[in-house]
Amino acid sequence: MDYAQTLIRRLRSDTRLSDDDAGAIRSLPLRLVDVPAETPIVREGDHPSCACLLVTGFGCRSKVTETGKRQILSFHIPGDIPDLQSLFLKTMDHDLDTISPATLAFIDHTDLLKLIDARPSVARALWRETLIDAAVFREWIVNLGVRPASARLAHLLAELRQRLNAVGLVAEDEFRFPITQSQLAEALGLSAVHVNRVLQAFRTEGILDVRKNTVTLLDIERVVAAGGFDPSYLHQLAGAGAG
Amino acid sequence: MDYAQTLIRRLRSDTRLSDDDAGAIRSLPLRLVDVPAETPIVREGDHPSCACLLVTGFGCRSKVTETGKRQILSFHIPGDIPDLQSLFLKTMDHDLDTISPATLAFIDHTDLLKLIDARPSVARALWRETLIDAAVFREWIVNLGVRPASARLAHLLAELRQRLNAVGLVAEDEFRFPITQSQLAEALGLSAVHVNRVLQAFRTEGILDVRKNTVTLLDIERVVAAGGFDPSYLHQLAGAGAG
DNA sequence: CGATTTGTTGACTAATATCAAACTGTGTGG
DNA sequence: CCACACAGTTTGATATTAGTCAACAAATCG
Repeated sequence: MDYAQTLIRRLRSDTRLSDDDAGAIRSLPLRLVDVPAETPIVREGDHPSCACLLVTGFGCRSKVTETGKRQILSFHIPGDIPDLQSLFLKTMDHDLDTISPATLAFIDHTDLLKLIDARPSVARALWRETLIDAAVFREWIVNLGVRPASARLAHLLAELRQRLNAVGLVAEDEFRFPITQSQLAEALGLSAVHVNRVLQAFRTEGILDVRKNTVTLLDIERVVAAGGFDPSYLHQLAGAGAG
Repeated sequence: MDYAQTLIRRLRSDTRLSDDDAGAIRSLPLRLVDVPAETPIVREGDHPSCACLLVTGFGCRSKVTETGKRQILSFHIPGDIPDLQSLFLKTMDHDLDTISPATLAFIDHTDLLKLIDARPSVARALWRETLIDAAVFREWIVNLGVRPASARLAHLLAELRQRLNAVGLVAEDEFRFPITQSQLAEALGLSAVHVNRVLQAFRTEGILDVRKNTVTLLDIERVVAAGGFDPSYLHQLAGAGAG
Protein backbone atom coordinates (compact mmCIF):
# COMPACT_ATOMS: atom_id res chain seq x y z
CA MET A 1 0.00 0.00 0.00
CA ASP A 2 1.02 3.55 -0.67
CA TYR A 3 1.06 5.09 2.77
CA ALA A 4 1.77 8.61 1.59
CA GLN A 5 -1.34 8.55 -0.55
CA THR A 6 -3.53 9.80 2.30
CA LEU A 7 -1.12 12.67 2.84
CA ILE A 8 -1.14 13.61 -0.81
CA ARG A 9 -4.92 13.52 -0.97
CA ARG A 10 -5.02 15.63 2.14
CA LEU A 11 -2.56 18.17 0.75
CA ARG A 12 -4.45 18.33 -2.51
CA SER A 13 -7.66 19.17 -0.66
CA ASP A 14 -6.28 22.64 -0.08
CA THR A 15 -3.16 23.05 -2.24
CA ARG A 16 -2.48 22.41 -5.90
CA LEU A 17 0.35 19.92 -6.22
CA SER A 18 2.03 18.73 -9.43
CA ASP A 19 2.40 15.01 -10.05
CA ASP A 20 6.15 15.48 -9.81
CA ASP A 21 5.78 16.96 -6.35
CA ALA A 22 3.38 14.24 -5.33
CA GLY A 23 5.90 11.70 -6.52
CA ALA A 24 8.65 13.31 -4.49
CA ILE A 25 6.47 13.18 -1.42
CA ARG A 26 5.56 9.58 -2.14
CA SER A 27 9.23 8.64 -2.13
CA LEU A 28 9.84 10.02 1.37
CA PRO A 29 11.19 7.29 3.64
CA LEU A 30 8.49 6.39 6.17
CA ARG A 31 8.81 4.43 9.41
CA LEU A 32 5.47 2.74 9.97
CA VAL A 33 4.16 1.93 13.43
CA ASP A 34 0.82 0.62 14.60
CA VAL A 35 -0.20 1.90 18.00
CA PRO A 36 -3.22 1.47 20.27
CA ALA A 37 -5.60 4.22 21.39
CA GLU A 38 -4.34 6.78 23.91
CA THR A 39 -0.71 6.41 22.85
CA PRO A 40 1.53 9.39 23.54
CA ILE A 41 3.37 10.30 20.34
CA VAL A 42 5.31 13.34 21.53
CA ARG A 43 5.16 15.31 24.77
CA GLU A 44 5.52 18.97 25.62
CA GLY A 45 9.21 19.67 26.09
CA ASP A 46 10.38 16.96 23.66
CA HIS A 47 12.79 17.73 20.83
CA PRO A 48 11.53 15.44 18.09
CA SER A 49 13.76 14.53 15.16
CA CYS A 50 10.89 13.37 13.00
CA ALA A 51 7.34 14.34 12.16
CA CYS A 52 4.37 12.04 12.44
CA LEU A 53 1.97 11.39 9.58
CA LEU A 54 -1.34 9.94 10.68
CA VAL A 55 -2.09 7.22 8.14
CA THR A 56 -5.17 5.73 9.78
CA GLY A 57 -6.95 6.52 13.02
CA PHE A 58 -7.38 9.70 15.01
CA GLY A 59 -5.19 11.87 17.19
CA CYS A 60 -5.32 15.04 19.21
CA ARG A 61 -3.02 17.74 20.47
CA SER A 62 -3.38 19.02 24.00
CA LYS A 63 -1.80 21.02 26.78
CA VAL A 64 -2.00 20.49 30.51
CA THR A 65 -1.99 23.55 32.77
CA GLU A 66 -0.29 24.06 36.09
CA THR A 67 -3.63 23.29 37.75
CA GLY A 68 -3.77 19.90 36.05
CA LYS A 69 -6.54 20.72 33.62
CA ARG A 70 -6.17 19.46 30.08
CA GLN A 71 -7.21 21.43 27.03
CA ILE A 72 -7.48 19.62 23.72
CA LEU A 73 -6.24 21.96 20.99
CA SER A 74 -7.14 20.06 17.86
CA PHE A 75 -8.27 16.72 16.52
CA HIS A 76 -6.38 15.03 13.72
CA ILE A 77 -7.49 12.73 10.97
CA PRO A 78 -5.78 10.52 8.39
CA GLY A 79 -3.48 12.55 6.13
CA ASP A 80 -2.62 15.10 8.83
CA ILE A 81 0.91 15.74 10.08
CA PRO A 82 -0.04 17.17 13.46
CA ASP A 83 3.52 17.96 14.57
CA LEU A 84 4.81 19.39 11.32
CA GLN A 85 5.69 22.56 13.21
CA SER A 86 8.42 20.62 15.04
CA LEU A 87 10.47 20.92 11.86
CA PHE A 88 11.26 24.51 12.84
CA LEU A 89 10.13 24.79 16.45
CA LYS A 90 12.57 22.51 18.13
CA THR A 91 10.79 22.23 21.46
CA MET A 92 7.27 20.83 21.57
CA ASP A 93 4.93 23.25 23.31
CA HIS A 94 2.12 20.69 23.61
CA ASP A 95 1.38 16.96 23.60
CA LEU A 96 0.34 14.75 20.72
CA ASP A 97 -1.60 11.53 21.35
CA THR A 98 -3.69 9.04 19.48
CA ILE A 99 -7.32 8.81 20.48
CA SER A 100 -7.97 5.57 18.57
CA PRO A 101 -5.78 2.72 17.39
CA ALA A 102 -3.72 4.24 14.60
CA THR A 103 -1.11 3.66 11.95
CA LEU A 104 1.62 6.27 12.16
CA ALA A 105 4.28 7.01 9.58
CA PHE A 106 7.29 8.83 11.00
CA ILE A 107 9.24 11.04 8.62
CA ASP A 108 12.71 12.17 9.63
CA HIS A 109 13.18 15.91 9.75
CA THR A 110 16.34 15.50 7.71
CA ASP A 111 14.36 13.90 4.88
CA LEU A 112 11.72 16.61 5.04
CA LEU A 113 14.38 19.30 4.97
CA LYS A 114 16.01 17.70 1.96
CA LEU A 115 12.65 17.60 0.22
CA ILE A 116 11.81 21.23 0.87
CA ASP A 117 15.27 22.32 -0.21
CA ALA A 118 14.95 20.40 -3.43
CA ARG A 119 11.36 21.40 -4.14
CA PRO A 120 10.26 24.92 -3.28
CA SER A 121 6.72 24.11 -4.34
CA VAL A 122 6.53 21.32 -1.77
CA ALA A 123 7.97 23.66 0.83
CA ARG A 124 5.18 26.09 0.10
CA ALA A 125 2.57 23.36 0.27
CA LEU A 126 3.82 22.34 3.68
CA TRP A 127 4.11 25.93 4.86
CA ARG A 128 0.53 26.38 3.72
CA GLU A 129 -0.51 23.38 5.79
CA THR A 130 0.95 24.94 8.89
CA LEU A 131 -0.87 28.18 8.08
CA ILE A 132 -4.16 26.35 7.78
CA ASP A 133 -3.38 24.67 11.07
CA ALA A 134 -3.19 28.16 12.55
CA ALA A 135 -6.43 29.18 10.82
CA VAL A 136 -8.17 26.25 12.50
CA PHE A 137 -6.79 27.38 15.85
CA ARG A 138 -8.19 30.84 15.24
CA GLU A 139 -11.64 29.44 14.63
CA TRP A 140 -11.28 27.30 17.76
CA ILE A 141 -10.56 30.49 19.72
CA VAL A 142 -13.76 32.01 18.36
CA ASN A 143 -15.60 28.85 19.31
CA LEU A 144 -14.39 28.95 22.90
CA GLY A 145 -14.61 32.70 23.24
CA VAL A 146 -18.03 33.62 21.99
CA ARG A 147 -20.17 30.57 21.38
CA PRO A 148 -22.42 28.87 23.93
CA ALA A 149 -21.96 25.17 24.66
CA SER A 150 -24.34 23.79 22.04
CA ALA A 151 -22.87 25.91 19.27
CA ARG A 152 -19.34 24.88 20.24
CA LEU A 153 -20.23 21.24 19.94
CA ALA A 154 -22.10 21.67 16.68
CA HIS A 155 -19.24 23.69 15.22
CA LEU A 156 -16.67 21.09 16.17
CA LEU A 157 -18.65 18.30 14.55
CA ALA A 158 -19.38 20.33 11.44
CA GLU A 159 -15.67 21.08 11.05
CA LEU A 160 -14.71 17.45 11.53
CA ARG A 161 -17.24 16.39 8.93
CA GLN A 162 -15.89 18.92 6.47
CA ARG A 163 -12.28 17.82 6.96
CA LEU A 164 -13.08 14.12 6.93
CA ASN A 165 -15.10 14.58 3.78
CA ALA A 166 -12.06 16.01 2.05
CA VAL A 167 -10.23 12.72 2.56
CA GLY A 168 -13.25 10.56 1.77
CA LEU A 169 -14.08 9.43 5.29
CA VAL A 170 -17.70 10.56 5.46
CA ALA A 171 -20.47 8.21 4.36
CA GLU A 172 -23.92 9.72 4.03
CA ASP A 173 -24.48 11.58 7.25
CA GLU A 174 -22.12 9.45 9.30
CA PHE A 175 -18.45 9.26 10.08
CA ARG A 176 -16.32 7.21 12.38
CA PHE A 177 -14.93 9.20 15.29
CA PRO A 178 -14.23 7.36 18.51
CA ILE A 179 -14.50 9.93 21.24
CA THR A 180 -15.71 10.04 24.81
CA GLN A 181 -17.81 12.81 26.28
CA SER A 182 -14.94 13.69 28.61
CA GLN A 183 -12.67 14.23 25.64
CA LEU A 184 -15.27 16.41 23.97
CA ALA A 185 -15.47 18.36 27.22
CA GLU A 186 -11.70 18.85 27.25
CA ALA A 187 -11.82 20.10 23.69
CA LEU A 188 -14.75 22.46 24.20
CA GLY A 189 -13.79 23.95 27.55
CA LEU A 190 -16.86 22.44 29.21
CA SER A 191 -17.54 19.86 31.87
CA ALA A 192 -18.34 16.31 30.82
CA VAL A 193 -21.72 16.57 32.52
CA HIS A 194 -22.65 19.59 30.46
CA VAL A 195 -21.50 17.95 27.25
CA ASN A 196 -23.71 15.03 28.10
CA ARG A 197 -26.73 17.30 28.49
CA VAL A 198 -26.07 19.20 25.30
CA LEU A 199 -25.69 15.94 23.41
CA GLN A 200 -28.97 14.71 24.77
CA ALA A 201 -30.72 17.85 23.64
CA PHE A 202 -29.34 17.46 20.10
CA ARG A 203 -30.32 13.80 20.11
CA THR A 204 -33.85 14.56 21.24
CA GLU A 205 -34.22 17.18 18.54
CA GLY A 206 -33.04 14.66 15.97
CA ILE A 207 -30.18 16.87 14.83
CA LEU A 208 -27.22 14.68 15.59
CA ASP A 209 -26.01 11.73 17.59
CA VAL A 210 -22.61 10.82 18.98
CA ARG A 211 -22.23 7.20 19.96
CA LYS A 212 -19.23 5.16 20.97
CA ASN A 213 -17.49 5.16 17.61
CA THR A 214 -19.71 7.07 15.29
CA VAL A 215 -20.97 10.59 14.79
CA THR A 216 -24.24 10.90 12.91
CA LEU A 217 -25.27 14.30 11.63
CA LEU A 218 -28.94 13.64 10.92
CA ASP A 219 -29.62 17.19 9.83
CA ILE A 220 -26.44 18.75 8.56
CA GLU A 221 -28.08 22.06 7.74
CA ARG A 222 -29.12 22.47 11.32
CA VAL A 223 -25.75 21.38 12.68
CA VAL A 224 -24.04 23.97 10.49
CA ALA A 225 -26.54 26.62 11.56
CA ALA A 226 -26.31 25.73 15.23
CA GLY A 227 -22.53 25.99 15.12
CA GLY A 228 -22.37 29.06 12.91
CA PHE A 229 -20.03 26.99 10.77
CA ASP A 230 -18.55 28.55 7.65
CA PRO A 231 -15.84 26.37 6.10
CA SER A 232 -13.88 29.16 4.45
CA TYR A 233 -11.28 29.21 7.23
CA LEU A 234 -10.23 25.70 6.17
CA HIS A 235 -9.00 27.19 2.88
CA GLN A 236 -10.02 24.09 0.94
CA LEU A 237 -9.95 24.10 -2.84
CA ALA A 238 -13.29 24.13 -4.57
CA GLY A 239 -14.28 20.62 -5.52
CA ALA A 240 -12.27 18.88 -2.84
CA GLY A 241 -14.31 16.24 -1.16
CA ALA A 242 -15.72 12.76 -1.29
CA GLY A 243 -15.64 10.81 -4.50
CA MET B 1 15.13 55.93 10.11
CA ASP B 2 15.47 52.26 9.37
CA TYR B 3 11.92 51.03 9.48
CA ALA B 4 12.77 47.37 9.08
CA GLN B 5 14.94 47.51 12.18
CA THR B 6 12.00 46.72 14.46
CA LEU B 7 11.19 43.70 12.33
CA ILE B 8 14.76 42.47 12.44
CA ARG B 9 14.95 42.87 16.17
CA ARG B 10 11.67 41.06 16.48
CA LEU B 11 12.81 38.19 14.25
CA ARG B 12 16.07 37.93 16.15
CA SER B 13 14.18 37.54 19.42
CA ASP B 14 13.28 34.02 18.36
CA THR B 15 15.37 33.15 15.30
CA ARG B 16 19.06 33.40 14.53
CA LEU B 17 19.57 35.58 11.49
CA SER B 18 22.84 36.33 9.71
CA ASP B 19 23.80 39.92 8.99
CA ASP B 20 23.46 39.15 5.31
CA ASP B 21 19.91 38.02 5.82
CA ALA B 22 19.16 41.02 7.97
CA GLY B 23 20.55 43.23 5.22
CA ALA B 24 18.35 41.56 2.63
CA ILE B 25 15.32 42.15 4.81
CA ARG B 26 16.37 45.73 5.37
CA SER B 27 16.41 46.34 1.65
CA LEU B 28 12.80 45.23 1.18
CA PRO B 29 10.75 48.02 -0.41
CA LEU B 30 8.34 49.39 2.21
CA ARG B 31 5.29 51.58 1.72
CA LEU B 32 4.91 53.61 4.89
CA VAL B 33 1.54 54.82 6.13
CA ASP B 34 0.52 56.54 9.35
CA VAL B 35 -2.97 55.66 10.49
CA PRO B 36 -5.16 56.55 13.48
CA ALA B 37 -6.50 54.15 16.08
CA GLU B 38 -9.25 51.71 15.06
CA THR B 39 -8.19 51.67 11.43
CA PRO B 40 -9.17 48.57 9.45
CA ILE B 41 -6.07 47.23 7.68
CA VAL B 42 -7.54 44.13 6.03
CA ARG B 43 -10.95 42.50 6.36
CA GLU B 44 -12.11 38.90 6.34
CA GLY B 45 -12.68 37.92 2.71
CA ASP B 46 -10.04 40.28 1.32
CA HIS B 47 -7.31 39.05 -1.03
CA PRO B 48 -4.36 41.19 0.01
CA SER B 49 -1.38 41.63 -2.30
CA CYS B 50 0.90 42.85 0.44
CA ALA B 51 1.69 42.13 4.07
CA CYS B 52 1.63 44.71 6.82
CA LEU B 53 4.55 45.31 9.15
CA LEU B 54 3.63 47.13 12.33
CA VAL B 55 6.41 49.68 12.82
CA THR B 56 4.92 51.58 15.76
CA GLY B 57 1.64 51.24 17.61
CA PHE B 58 -0.61 48.29 18.33
CA GLY B 59 -2.99 46.14 16.34
CA CYS B 60 -5.28 43.18 16.76
CA ARG B 61 -6.80 40.43 14.70
CA SER B 62 -10.42 39.50 15.20
CA LYS B 63 -13.38 37.63 13.81
CA VAL B 64 -17.06 38.49 13.97
CA THR B 65 -19.57 35.66 14.23
CA GLU B 66 -22.94 35.28 12.58
CA THR B 67 -24.48 36.50 15.84
CA GLY B 68 -22.51 39.73 15.68
CA LYS B 69 -20.12 38.94 18.51
CA ARG B 70 -16.48 39.86 18.03
CA GLN B 71 -13.61 37.72 19.23
CA ILE B 72 -10.15 39.24 19.33
CA LEU B 73 -7.66 36.56 18.30
CA SER B 74 -4.36 38.25 19.03
CA PHE B 75 -2.72 41.54 19.84
CA HIS B 76 0.20 42.81 17.80
CA ILE B 77 3.15 44.93 18.70
CA PRO B 78 5.91 46.75 16.80
CA GLY B 79 7.95 44.34 14.68
CA ASP B 80 5.03 41.96 14.06
CA ILE B 81 3.70 41.12 10.60
CA PRO B 82 0.23 40.10 11.67
CA ASP B 83 -1.00 39.10 8.22
CA LEU B 84 2.10 37.28 7.03
CA GLN B 85 -0.07 34.21 6.44
CA SER B 86 -1.74 36.07 3.56
CA LEU B 87 1.38 35.31 1.54
CA PHE B 88 0.08 31.75 1.06
CA LEU B 89 -3.53 31.90 2.24
CA LYS B 90 -5.03 34.10 -0.41
CA THR B 91 -8.31 34.83 1.36
CA MET B 92 -8.26 36.54 4.75
CA ASP B 93 -10.19 34.50 7.30
CA HIS B 94 -10.23 37.32 9.86
CA ASP B 95 -9.89 41.08 10.27
CA LEU B 96 -6.81 43.10 11.11
CA ASP B 97 -7.14 46.53 12.75
CA THR B 98 -5.04 49.02 14.60
CA ILE B 99 -5.99 49.66 18.21
CA SER B 100 -3.79 52.74 18.55
CA PRO B 101 -2.38 55.29 16.13
CA ALA B 102 0.25 53.36 14.20
CA THR B 103 2.91 53.46 11.53
CA LEU B 104 2.44 50.64 9.04
CA ALA B 105 4.92 49.44 6.45
CA PHE B 106 3.33 47.50 3.62
CA ILE B 107 5.49 44.92 1.88
CA ASP B 108 4.35 43.57 -1.47
CA HIS B 109 3.88 39.83 -1.61
CA THR B 110 5.93 39.78 -4.78
CA ASP B 111 8.90 41.30 -2.97
CA LEU B 112 8.54 38.85 -0.10
CA LEU B 113 8.34 35.95 -2.52
CA LYS B 114 11.47 37.13 -4.29
CA LEU B 115 13.25 37.36 -0.96
CA ILE B 116 12.28 33.89 0.22
CA ASP B 117 13.22 32.39 -3.16
CA ALA B 118 16.62 34.06 -2.99
CA ARG B 119 17.28 33.31 0.67
CA PRO B 120 16.09 30.01 2.07
CA SER B 121 17.26 31.03 5.52
CA VAL B 122 14.95 34.04 5.47
CA ALA B 123 12.16 31.81 4.23
CA ARG B 124 12.69 29.60 7.24
CA ALA B 125 12.79 32.54 9.60
CA LEU B 126 9.45 33.76 8.27
CA TRP B 127 7.95 30.27 8.30
CA ARG B 128 9.10 30.05 11.89
CA GLU B 129 7.31 33.30 12.69
CA THR B 130 4.06 31.89 11.38
CA LEU B 131 4.62 28.76 13.47
CA ILE B 132 5.10 30.85 16.59
CA ASP B 133 1.96 32.75 15.67
CA ALA B 134 0.18 29.38 15.79
CA ALA B 135 1.83 28.51 19.10
CA VAL B 136 0.45 31.72 20.58
CA PHE B 137 -3.01 30.78 19.31
CA ARG B 138 -2.69 27.43 21.02
CA GLU B 139 -1.92 29.05 24.32
CA TRP B 140 -4.85 31.43 23.77
CA ILE B 141 -7.08 28.37 23.36
CA VAL B 142 -5.84 27.03 26.67
CA ASN B 143 -6.49 30.40 28.22
CA LEU B 144 -10.09 30.53 27.04
CA GLY B 145 -10.74 26.85 27.58
CA VAL B 146 -9.55 26.12 31.08
CA ARG B 147 -8.65 29.30 32.92
CA PRO B 148 -11.02 31.42 35.02
CA ALA B 149 -11.43 35.10 34.24
CA SER B 150 -8.68 36.45 36.48
CA ALA B 151 -6.12 33.96 35.19
CA ARG B 152 -7.03 34.76 31.61
CA LEU B 153 -6.40 38.42 32.16
CA ALA B 154 -3.17 37.86 34.06
CA HIS B 155 -1.92 35.50 31.38
CA LEU B 156 -2.68 37.93 28.60
CA LEU B 157 -0.78 40.72 30.32
CA ALA B 158 2.14 38.48 31.21
CA GLU B 159 2.42 37.39 27.59
CA LEU B 160 2.25 40.95 26.33
CA ARG B 161 4.96 41.98 28.74
CA GLN B 162 7.16 39.14 27.60
CA ARG B 163 6.74 39.95 23.92
CA LEU B 164 7.11 43.69 24.39
CA ASN B 165 10.22 43.13 26.43
CA ALA B 166 11.80 41.29 23.52
CA VAL B 167 11.56 44.45 21.42
CA GLY B 168 12.56 46.78 24.22
CA LEU B 169 9.17 48.28 24.96
CA VAL B 170 8.94 47.50 28.67
CA ALA B 171 10.27 49.98 31.22
CA GLU B 172 10.50 48.75 34.80
CA ASP B 173 7.13 47.24 35.53
CA GLU B 174 5.25 49.33 32.96
CA PHE B 175 4.47 49.27 29.31
CA ARG B 176 2.31 51.32 27.01
CA PHE B 177 -0.77 49.48 25.81
CA PRO B 178 -3.82 51.54 24.96
CA ILE B 179 -6.77 49.25 25.44
CA THR B 180 -10.33 49.57 26.67
CA GLN B 181 -11.99 47.14 29.02
CA SER B 182 -14.43 46.21 26.24
CA GLN B 183 -11.54 45.21 24.03
CA LEU B 184 -10.05 43.15 26.81
CA ALA B 185 -13.46 41.52 27.18
CA GLU B 186 -13.56 40.70 23.48
CA ALA B 187 -10.13 39.15 23.70
CA LEU B 188 -10.82 37.11 26.82
CA GLY B 189 -14.29 35.85 26.01
CA LEU B 190 -15.78 37.77 28.94
CA SER B 191 -18.20 40.64 29.40
CA ALA B 192 -16.82 44.13 29.87
CA VAL B 193 -18.48 44.34 33.28
CA HIS B 194 -16.73 41.22 34.45
CA VAL B 195 -13.38 42.46 33.16
CA ASN B 196 -13.93 45.64 35.12
CA ARG B 197 -14.48 43.67 38.31
CA VAL B 198 -11.50 41.43 37.79
CA LEU B 199 -9.33 44.49 37.13
CA GLN B 200 -10.55 46.12 40.30
CA ALA B 201 -9.68 43.04 42.31
CA PHE B 202 -6.13 43.00 40.91
CA ARG B 203 -5.81 46.72 41.54
CA THR B 204 -6.97 46.37 45.13
CA GLU B 205 -4.51 43.55 45.75
CA GLY B 206 -1.74 45.72 44.33
CA ILE B 207 -0.84 43.17 41.68
CA LEU B 208 -1.42 45.17 38.53
CA ASP B 209 -3.16 48.17 37.08
CA VAL B 210 -4.50 48.88 33.61
CA ARG B 211 -5.17 52.50 32.88
CA LYS B 212 -6.04 54.24 29.66
CA ASN B 213 -2.69 53.89 28.00
CA THR B 214 -0.53 52.01 30.37
CA VAL B 215 -0.32 48.60 31.94
CA THR B 216 1.55 48.41 35.23
CA LEU B 217 2.54 45.02 36.56
CA LEU B 218 3.36 45.91 40.14
CA ASP B 219 4.12 42.36 41.14
CA ILE B 220 5.22 40.42 38.09
CA GLU B 221 5.76 37.21 40.04
CA ARG B 222 2.16 37.22 41.12
CA VAL B 223 0.88 38.12 37.66
CA VAL B 224 2.80 35.21 36.19
CA ALA B 225 1.54 32.89 38.91
CA ALA B 226 -2.06 34.10 38.61
CA GLY B 227 -2.01 33.49 34.87
CA GLY B 228 -0.07 30.23 34.98
CA PHE B 229 2.21 31.89 32.46
CA ASP B 230 5.18 29.93 31.12
CA PRO B 231 6.88 31.72 28.21
CA SER B 232 8.26 28.63 26.51
CA TYR B 233 5.47 28.59 23.92
CA LEU B 234 6.83 31.89 22.57
CA HIS B 235 9.95 30.01 21.48
CA GLN B 236 12.17 33.00 22.20
CA LEU B 237 15.92 32.65 22.14
CA ALA B 238 17.70 32.76 25.46
CA GLY B 239 18.94 36.24 26.14
CA ALA B 240 16.41 38.02 23.97
CA GLY B 241 14.98 40.99 25.78
CA ALA B 242 15.44 44.52 26.84
CA GLY B 243 18.81 46.13 26.61
C1' DC C 1 -17.91 73.34 27.21
C1' DG C 2 -21.20 69.86 25.68
C1' DA C 3 -20.97 65.32 23.56
C1' DT C 4 -19.38 60.89 23.55
C1' DT C 5 -16.93 57.18 25.11
C1' DT C 6 -15.25 54.57 28.87
C1' DG C 7 -15.46 52.98 33.48
C1' DT C 8 -18.14 51.76 37.73
C1' DT C 9 -21.92 50.02 40.53
C1' DG C 10 -25.92 47.22 42.04
C1' DA C 11 -29.57 43.95 41.38
C1' DC C 12 -30.84 40.13 39.10
C1' DT C 13 -30.43 36.13 35.84
C1' DA C 14 -28.47 32.60 33.05
C1' DA C 15 -25.06 29.36 31.94
C1' DT C 16 -22.25 26.09 33.37
C1' DA C 17 -19.53 23.65 37.08
C1' DT C 18 -19.33 20.49 40.83
C1' DC C 19 -20.44 16.53 43.41
C1' DA C 20 -22.24 12.22 44.19
C1' DA C 21 -24.75 8.44 43.00
C1' DA C 22 -26.66 5.24 39.96
C1' DC C 23 -26.86 3.11 35.66
C1' DT C 24 -25.15 0.82 31.16
C1' DG C 25 -22.36 -1.69 28.38
C1' DT C 26 -18.35 -4.44 27.56
C1' DG C 27 -14.79 -7.41 28.30
C1' DT C 28 -12.42 -10.85 31.43
C1' DG C 29 -11.36 -14.62 34.19
C1' DG C 30 -13.15 -18.33 36.86
C1' DC D 1 -22.22 -18.61 31.63
C1' DC D 2 -21.82 -15.82 35.47
C1' DA D 3 -19.72 -12.45 38.40
C1' DC D 4 -17.07 -8.85 38.45
C1' DA D 5 -14.48 -4.84 37.21
C1' DC D 6 -14.02 -0.93 34.59
C1' DA D 7 -14.96 2.83 31.78
C1' DG D 8 -18.30 5.66 30.16
C1' DT D 9 -22.84 7.76 30.54
C1' DT D 10 -26.79 9.64 32.86
C1' DT D 11 -29.32 11.92 36.60
C1' DG D 12 -30.48 15.18 40.34
C1' DA D 13 -29.26 18.68 43.54
C1' DT D 14 -26.63 22.51 44.48
C1' DA D 15 -22.90 26.00 43.92
C1' DT D 16 -20.31 29.28 41.30
C1' DT D 17 -19.07 32.03 37.69
C1' DA D 18 -20.02 35.18 34.67
C1' DG D 19 -23.68 37.67 31.89
C1' DT D 20 -27.33 41.19 31.42
C1' DC D 21 -29.46 45.42 32.19
C1' DA D 22 -29.74 49.89 33.68
C1' DA D 23 -28.15 53.79 35.77
C1' DC D 24 -24.59 56.84 36.81
C1' DA D 25 -19.77 58.81 37.13
C1' DA D 26 -15.60 59.99 35.16
C1' DA D 27 -12.67 60.76 31.52
C1' DT D 28 -11.70 62.35 26.91
C1' DC D 29 -12.34 64.85 22.74
C1' DG D 30 -13.56 68.18 19.47
